[in-house]
Order: sequence, then C-alpha cells, then structure tokens
Amino acid sequence: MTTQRGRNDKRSGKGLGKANPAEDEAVYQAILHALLEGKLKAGAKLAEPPLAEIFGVSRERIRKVLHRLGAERRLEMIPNRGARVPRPTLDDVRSVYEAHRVLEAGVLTQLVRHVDDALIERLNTHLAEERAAATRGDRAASVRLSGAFHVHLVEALGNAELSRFLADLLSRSSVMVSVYEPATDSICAVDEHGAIVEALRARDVARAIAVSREHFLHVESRLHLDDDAAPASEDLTAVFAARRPKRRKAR
Amino acid sequence: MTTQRGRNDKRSGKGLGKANPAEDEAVYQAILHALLEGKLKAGAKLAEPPLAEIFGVSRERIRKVLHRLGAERRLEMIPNRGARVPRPTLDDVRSVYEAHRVLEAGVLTQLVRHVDDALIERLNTHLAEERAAATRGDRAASVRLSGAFHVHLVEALGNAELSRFLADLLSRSSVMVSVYEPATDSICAVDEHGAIVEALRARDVARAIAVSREHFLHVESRLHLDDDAAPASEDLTAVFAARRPKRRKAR
DNA sequence: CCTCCAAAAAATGTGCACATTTGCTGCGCC
DNA sequence: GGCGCAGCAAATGTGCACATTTTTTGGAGG
Repeated sequence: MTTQRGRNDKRSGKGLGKANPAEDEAVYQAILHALLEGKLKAGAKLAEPPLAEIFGVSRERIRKVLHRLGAERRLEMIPNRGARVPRPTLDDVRSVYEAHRVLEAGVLTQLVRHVDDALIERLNTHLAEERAAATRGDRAASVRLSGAFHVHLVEALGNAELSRFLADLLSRSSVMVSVYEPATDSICAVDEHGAIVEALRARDVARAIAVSREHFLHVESRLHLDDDAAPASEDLTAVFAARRPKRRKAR
Repeated sequence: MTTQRGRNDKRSGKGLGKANPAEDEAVYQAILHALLEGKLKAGAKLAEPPLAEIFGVSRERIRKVLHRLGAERRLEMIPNRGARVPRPTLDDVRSVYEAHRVLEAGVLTQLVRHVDDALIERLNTHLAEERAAATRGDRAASVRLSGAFHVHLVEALGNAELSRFLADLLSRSSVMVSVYEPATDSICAVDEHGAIVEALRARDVARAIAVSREHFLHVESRLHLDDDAAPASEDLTAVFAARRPKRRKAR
C-alpha cells in the first residue's frame, strides 16, 4: 500500500533543512518583547499564518515559538483554537504580587544570615542609581531599576532556582502592567528600598520583612483596572513592523 | 524556484490528522513517571526513533513531548544531539533544597497571619496519616505523605504561583533522589513536621522558621553520592514495558 | 429583525519525506 | 600499533501536504 510517492519535488535545497536556531530565537524574542512591552492587546489572538508572513518564516517555526510561550504561561494556548494574549484578572495580578512578597520574605530571612559589607555596599550603589533616575525623572530607568533591586536581593543568595522564580514573577507582572497600570509614575519608592537595605545592614529580619511587606502592599494598593489606558495595537503587522525583510518579490 | 510541487501522494487518510490530545498526554505522563520514579539512568540518552517505536506513535509526537520536558528542565536538550536525562551535581541538589527552605520560610511568615483552627486541624489530620504510615513501615506512603505535608503548607495560602513553584521544586528533587539517595528510610521525620505545626498554632514565626530550617538542613545533610545504588535500567524498552500496544501488523 | 443552520473559508494539528548534522567504523598512513 | 580521516549509518530538524477542527458567511425560516 504505502504508495511509493514519486519523489515529488525538491527545490534546490535552498533553505530547507537548514538548521538555523538563531531564527527561532529571533522570533521568540520579538514576540516576547512585544508581550513585555505591552504592545499586544490583552485578549488578542495570535494566529500562525499572519505571523509566519510577517516574520518571513514557515508556519511551523511560528507554531513552535507559540507553544513554547504557552508552556511558559506567557500565552494562553487553547487546543485547536490557537494562542491568545492572556487577560489576567485583578486576582491574578494580586496573586503574582503576593507570591513576590512571600518569596522576598523568605529571601530576606536567609539573607540576614549572609549579609556582609560588600553586599550592603552593592545595594547602596544600586540605590544611588535609583535615586539618580528618579531625580532626573527618567521613568523608564526608574521602572527598570526598581525591578532590578529585587533581583539584586535574590541574586545575593546565589541560588539559581530562586532567581528563576523571581524572574518568572517579574516578567509576568510586567505584562500585567499594561492592563492594570500602577497609577502614575509612582513606582517602587526608593525610600522603601532604602529602608530594606537599612534593616538588612542592622541584621533585623523582622523589620526587613515588615518593610518589604509594606512596600508590596503599597504597590498592590495602587493597582486598578485601567480599561482604556492601553492603546496596544490591534493588528500584528504594526506591532512587529520591520522585524523581518518579509521577502516580497520586489527587491 | 518556487517548485511547483506535484501533489505527490495522499495515502488513504487513515489516521492522519487525527486529533488525539490524550495520546500526547499519555506519552508525556509515561516518560515523566519514569523520570520521577528514577527508572531512567542519570545520563541516559532518550532518542526519538526507539521511543516512537515503543509507544507506537509518530516520531513528531515523541519529539514534541521531549522538547516540552526540556522546556520544563526535566530533560537536558542539546541542539542536534537529542535529549538526555540530566545528571545533577551535588550542588544542584543543594540548590533545590535551599530554594525549598527559603520558600517555606516565606510561606510560614505569611501563614502565621492566617492560621485558624481549621488549618491546624487539617495539618494534624495529615500528621496522623504520616505517623500511621511510618508505624506500619509503609515507605512509599511515607515518602509521598512527607512531600504532601509541605504541599499542604503552601496550598494553605491559596496562591497558585507559589504552589506551582513548590511543585516544581518537589518534582525536581524527587528525580535527584535516584542519584543522591537520602540515606536509608529516614525521610522527613514526622516529629519535625509536628513541631512546625505546633509553632504555627502558637503563632510563633521565628520558631516555625527555625524548625523548618533545621528540618531541611537535616535532610540536606543526609545527601550523599550513591553511585552504584541506582539500578536504573539502561534500555528503554524495559523501562517503558507494556505501555502501548506497539501496533504490529499482527493485530 | 433576529435566530438557526448549512456550507465555505480559514486556522490548527500531524505524518511524512527529505536535508543536515552527528556519531561511528574501518582503512590507510606515519 | 596508534592516529587521523574518509565514508557510512543513524538521529535530529524542517517544510509541506494534507486531515480535522473552528470560525465565518449566507441564506432560509420564524
């Protein structure tokens, strides 16, 4: 039976089985970036054919990336119905913040056992950067440095698992910012970060945790549903503009 | 160039695009189970063709599952070189245990704020089960219940993110047990679990964390490299025996 | 005008045939 | 006898042609 199919075609092996891992990564990074930057609307559908066209790669390439993002819980995959940008509920967001808060409590508990002057100094250097960014009104840098502070804390433990958890939480919460925008420009207050460092320096676990807890509750309380605030584009072509040559015959 | 492909063949659409999500899941679960049970040797290669033959599914099916397990860091994927069972170093194991310890410290900190009689009662019920299993010498149940205790703790917070982190850590550590066997049958001592519950009941954060910490350090100290202790089978056919009919022509 | 249903269109899922790469074996050469 | 390299076998990676869904469309009936 097996239908000896007649060696149908075989284009001049141009870019066929060409192993190009970098291309996968490029598409992955592009979509991930768009997600993290909040350029994609919350419930938006990410269909394979258009993306394949936009990036100029095969549909399978796109498919693989989409499923990967789904496995990382960055996209919502529904069998036979494709990928969508998740639309987190307010409880989902609170859940992420709470997880971060709980995790940091554990980190601080462990950290007071290992504080040394070098660590305090590194943290203070970071605080100075944060203050500088806040002073000159650089909002983008402030957001970035604010998250980086917590990363510094967990990385001080040198535990890859914990660092990964935090990175996971942070990336998830940055996606959510596009929906539940944390108010105006009042990101993590630098003072609160400073208070954490101060408590660490004093080896005062209870106070460090208390400050950290207040800090997070403070941020959480600012969450509010900001429906129309997200101008995230609807059509994918605009979002991923100029990512790939999009091989048209012209040119 | 564009290769007018000549509609080569088309077998009698037997079971071609047959959507069968359950089959993916079955293969995934089978391999995951073998991994968690420690039935797979530490550095073993998991090649696609043999697995496809064993499970009686297409190679793509296997491939997808393998990559998924790789994304979950349960398998070590090397481009163009396939999947291998990871060979964790002693530091890797310590890292997992430390992460668990830190995480639980945070969980306990948060938990003392929400303890109520119902929770204490549930935990005590669980402790009774653990003691019963220990008394009747049921090692399998003891191991399972011992892990379940920590799951109970984190689930008491009702935070999906944190629960997922713990599940991740637990599944990772159970794989490692096959290499660094935690001594004889001295798993988590029930007494230490009881002491945690007792501290919780008393709303004594510091003591709960201290006990938990001691508990984990206790377990960690028992880790040792047990080279020859793992009789994990080498050939895959034996490991996955009788999983799938392995459709031979003979009915 | 809305609802419901059938047919068409589009999108997702999967097996297969290759291309490419890796691993291995054996033969020649130093 | 060992070392290196050419050739071969096996395994991985990828595009493509379908099958199978899902979604949209269009029209008949209430």
